[in-house]
Amino acid sequence: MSAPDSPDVLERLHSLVARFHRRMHEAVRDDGDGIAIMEARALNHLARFEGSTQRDLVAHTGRDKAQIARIVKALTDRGLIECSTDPADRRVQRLHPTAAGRAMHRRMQQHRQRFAKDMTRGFNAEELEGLKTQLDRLLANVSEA
Amino acid sequence: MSAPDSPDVLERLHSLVARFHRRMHEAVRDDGDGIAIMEARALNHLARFEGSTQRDLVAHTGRDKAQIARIVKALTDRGLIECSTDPADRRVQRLHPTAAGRAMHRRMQQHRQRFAKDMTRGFNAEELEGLKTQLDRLLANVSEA
DNA sequence: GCGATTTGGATGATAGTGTCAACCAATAGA
DNA sequence: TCTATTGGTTGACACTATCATCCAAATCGC
Repeated sequence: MSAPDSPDVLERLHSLVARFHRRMHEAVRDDGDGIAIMEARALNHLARFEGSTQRDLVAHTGRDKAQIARIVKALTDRGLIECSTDPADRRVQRLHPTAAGRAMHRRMQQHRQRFAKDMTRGFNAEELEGLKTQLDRLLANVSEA
Repeated sequence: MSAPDSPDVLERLHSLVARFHRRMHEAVRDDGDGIAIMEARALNHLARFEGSTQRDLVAHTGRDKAQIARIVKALTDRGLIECSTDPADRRVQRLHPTAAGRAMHRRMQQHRQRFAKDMTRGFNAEELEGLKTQLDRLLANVSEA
């Protein structure tokens, strides 16, 4: 038979991401001013896509809307984001990071990129491209409809 | 300057593992007889390494020993594993899956391998080896001491 | 052997995460 | 207008993670 059934690739992926999570968790704990990890993630998204709504966060992260609502509340309570009701549809709230939120996001982004840089140490541009291509193939194989 | 700072690799890794988690979560929910995901993970380890102790699980998974103790208790309560105190050191408990535990592990393993196989669809053995090599390089870069 | 320390594990407490269900207000559609 | 849908809020609850404390068995130093 063929099918070199490789749980090993999965295992490696898992280990890599686990290390990343651990590192980000430390970063958030030591440098995040008491923020929770999911709050950091949501803030990251909001800094990248200004004016996102809770609905967008739900779609992007795949989390439950109840959880998103609580995270958004926590972030506003901390003064890291601001909600403004969309005049065109007064149900939706457009979310924007505040100056403090942007600063926090920048700090977290640095930790993230430091990890990425550590991880890809010794890879040249070509190798990186190749790796990304392979990962995209894997991703395409497990993307649902 | 060099350093094609690629958060992109990280993003892809993250997406892949997220999909895997989602799939395993479904599998455990639909086919796991009420087991929790961490219980499945622990059972997986115990089925691979018979006679492991809680201490081994802690070392292998990196989780807190309190959590491990609770998971072990849950698994024994479910009748999926059995604890036997090591006669040589009556503090340690050697853990073994029961027949039911082995059966459950086999079912979960199938889900896992199905995902791995889906994911690596279209990869030949050579490509897979290359991919693993690259992933190992990444892993080596972020392994602590 | 005997006290002090270490180790494997158990337990309580608390915070964060994930999910389901019910709910409200604004909107869109028939 | 009456109804269905949608964005968001809230309550409840299970699971995950972490810290601190505790216990008994084992080990170390003497």
